[in-house]
Amino acid sequence: MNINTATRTPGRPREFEIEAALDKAIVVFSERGYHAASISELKDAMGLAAGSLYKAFKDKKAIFLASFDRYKQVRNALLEQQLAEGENGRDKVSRMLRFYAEASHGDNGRRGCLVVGTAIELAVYDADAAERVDRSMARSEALFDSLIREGQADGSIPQAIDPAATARLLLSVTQGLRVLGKTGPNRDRAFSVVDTAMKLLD
Amino acid sequence: MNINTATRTPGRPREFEIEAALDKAIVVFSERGYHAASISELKDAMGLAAGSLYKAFKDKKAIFLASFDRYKQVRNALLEQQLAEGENGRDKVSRMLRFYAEASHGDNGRRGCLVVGTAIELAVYDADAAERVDRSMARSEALFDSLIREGQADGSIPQAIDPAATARLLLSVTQGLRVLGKTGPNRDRAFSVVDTAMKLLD
DNA sequence: CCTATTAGGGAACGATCGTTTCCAAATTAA
DNA sequence: TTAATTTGGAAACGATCGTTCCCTAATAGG
Repeated sequence: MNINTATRTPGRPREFEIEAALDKAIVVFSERGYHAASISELKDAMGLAAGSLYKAFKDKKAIFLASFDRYKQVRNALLEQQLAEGENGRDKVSRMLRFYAEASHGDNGRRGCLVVGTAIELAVYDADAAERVDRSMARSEALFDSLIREGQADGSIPQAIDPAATARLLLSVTQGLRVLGKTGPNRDRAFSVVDTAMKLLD
Repeated sequence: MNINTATRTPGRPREFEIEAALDKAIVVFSERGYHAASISELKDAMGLAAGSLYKAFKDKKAIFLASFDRYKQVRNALLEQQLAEGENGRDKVSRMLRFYAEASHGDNGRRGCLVVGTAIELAVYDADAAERVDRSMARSEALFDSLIREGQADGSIPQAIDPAATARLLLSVTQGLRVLGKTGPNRDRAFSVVDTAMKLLD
């Protein structure tokens, strides 16, 4: 008998952790892209047999969407952690930009962003992918907008700034950084973009 | 006997124009991406049999690289045309940004940019693709830089602006616009980004 | 205990991939 | 005219793709 009876389902229990497997899949999908990432590569990276993979996920697209959702969850948590340490609105905007710059150089940069990859490779002809990309972009844009307003309320950002328009520009900058990061500019060049973008808030 | 004997090679002459065929391939590669674009789709779009395709190009990658080069050639010519009509440095920077904004909404936006697509899907593990992406990005950055300096020389852009840093930022903005354009924001939102970016030159 | 159910894992499947082969057609050079 | 060469086009190739099947193992419920 099992202590956790209430949450257990009949049948043999799964021997691997879904989220740990998805973390491996995220790496493969990020650096190879959706189409170039084969089931063979995925099962090797995730440490599973093809049969087990298809019992946990309906098909390749389901593996991808689950990876995307996991990626967003992890990245959002890390970002919120960074923002929580911000002193005021302006500092939080700077921290958010630096969060993207940090991810846009070196190995992380070359690995790439799953959101950008999905937008480029999948969103045009897959509605599920497009919806997730749209939601992610809208969320980032809204976050920039609210941080700018917060800065205007606490006096760290001038009232003359247009929050909505500036949020859209900063969103463009972050997505652009992710593209440039794929061919790996060095750290200084990525952060130079952040410094220059912050001048918009003077 | 043929008037053009000097330029003719022995054997049956090619019955289609390479550049016209590449223009069709560009559309397929742009909206599907490299891996999702099958030879079957390409030959249909280009109006060729598989055999003919492989006599004109070594392999799929060669078709892609030729499409990329053709794409860059066409886009560069269009951009230079736009820039030639600019009144001063500042106006030329604005025109360049608007050139990208125009390509980043509606059907053109959804079709996407071959440079961005190559950076995301191919550059990480294909040296030929990476080199072309790097060259394209470096060229755009250098162009922004020179246009800003031109503006500083003709008085349309303040001396306090840092040309190199600002050029890097504007490059990020344009590449970001291309990403956002894949899920199709409307025209006004794309151009709002241009207007806000231009404030960096005040 | 037995039955139902689910997971692990590898073999096998049809489909499609990129590519090559083959033959007829069209051209140049001699 | 003949030989050499190249293209057009369709059929065929092996490889790999995503997916399913099948058998064994492990669990819950009765």
